[in-house]
Amino acid sequence: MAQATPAVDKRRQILDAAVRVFARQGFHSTRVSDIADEAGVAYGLVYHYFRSKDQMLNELFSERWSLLLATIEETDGDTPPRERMAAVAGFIVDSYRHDPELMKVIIVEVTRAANSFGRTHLPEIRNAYELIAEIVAEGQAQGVFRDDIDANFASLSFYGAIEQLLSGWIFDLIPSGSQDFDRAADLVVETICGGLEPR
Amino acid sequence: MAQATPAVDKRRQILDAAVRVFARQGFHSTRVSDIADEAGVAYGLVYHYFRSKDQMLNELFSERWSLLLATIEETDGDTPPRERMAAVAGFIVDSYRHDPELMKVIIVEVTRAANSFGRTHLPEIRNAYELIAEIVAEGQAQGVFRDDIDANFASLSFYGAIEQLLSGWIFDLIPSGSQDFDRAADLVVETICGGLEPR
DNA sequence: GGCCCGATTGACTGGTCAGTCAGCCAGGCT
DNA sequence: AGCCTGGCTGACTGACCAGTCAATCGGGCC
Repeated sequence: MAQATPAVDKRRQILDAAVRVFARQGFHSTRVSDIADEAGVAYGLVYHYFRSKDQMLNELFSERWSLLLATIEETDGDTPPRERMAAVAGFIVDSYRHDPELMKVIIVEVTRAANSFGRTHLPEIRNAYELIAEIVAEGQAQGVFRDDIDANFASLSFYGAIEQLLSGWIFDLIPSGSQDFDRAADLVVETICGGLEPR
Repeated sequence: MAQATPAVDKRRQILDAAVRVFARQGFHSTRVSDIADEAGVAYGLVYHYFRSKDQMLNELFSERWSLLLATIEETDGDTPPRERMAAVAGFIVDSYRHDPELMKVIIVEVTRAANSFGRTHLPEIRNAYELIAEIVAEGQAQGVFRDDIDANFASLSFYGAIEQLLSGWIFDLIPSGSQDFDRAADLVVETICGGLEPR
């Protein structure tokens, strides 16, 4: 069998198992032994690849969040602000569609747990809010968004609305068929921007 | 000294101490002994008044959440939907202004922890979303809100936006002076309703 | 005084886990 | 063959803490 790769595969295998178990039981009530069992691997091997249980969650979060940050930054400055907001909302919704368990873990255990675990990641989280606020500010400068609503306020409202939608799906508060996903991002943008655009 | 009341006082005293400690350290990392110390009371007394650590958090949440539900329900059906939304937003913002520690605990440990602790309270939480959705639906029926945005979606976006603002205050992501509180509720309503109202 | 009873105390127990560690095994190299 | 290395194993330990309980306190009442 291939000799250089199995180590890498095992690491990923453990991380993937961790996502499933964290999503199912929540971070605090998963034992490291649950992760090892789910991955079909010995208890000690987890500590061969990861320094601690926390590090696994850290890594899962940072991996995905950096993609979000990149997405926000990458949208071209010449693109209309409204489209840039739609790109952000679309990325988040697609992330959920593609891997709901991972997004559940990120939102429930990190983003919405700023008091315990998320504290470590506050700077990264704050960074996303600021980048979104910049998009809003740009829209205000261009005159396509009204400027009597503070950009930081608008940014938080926008992000909060999206995250709440995901929470609704995660906890089965609203239906989550694929056509719901398709419309979701547009609806949020429509709701928020409609209120931001001057009439 | 008064003989019938001290028991009641002690109970309240413990509950108040719990709020402070939960807010400071988070539910999971507060030991029952921390609460007892903060309340200036013996460890065992906590268990004289409460069945468990969980029960304290349950009680804190339900106490406040039932007030929110009452507020949403009480707004008169003849009041314009937009004003009713403003009343809801106002109540939440005022709750925070009046007792930020309690609101921090409720949001961080219950409302945004639906995977662990909030699970127990999902029905109550869902109830609030539904009542808000009814206000939106009423607005749509009256023709003052556009009806191409699903009422449940709008409800989640609205609530999500407010909660995110509180989170912003809680974690010092945005300034929280008293004039910020004054404007916050109006801004959220303005943002969301502006997008909901037909042009 | 003597009894009763609820409030109050805090030492102790039982159970749970995160993280450690001593060693095993397989396959490559000499 | 014999050695070495690093992935891999899982029993074990040390710390932590929720919840228990036997004992004490104090005030009302006879």
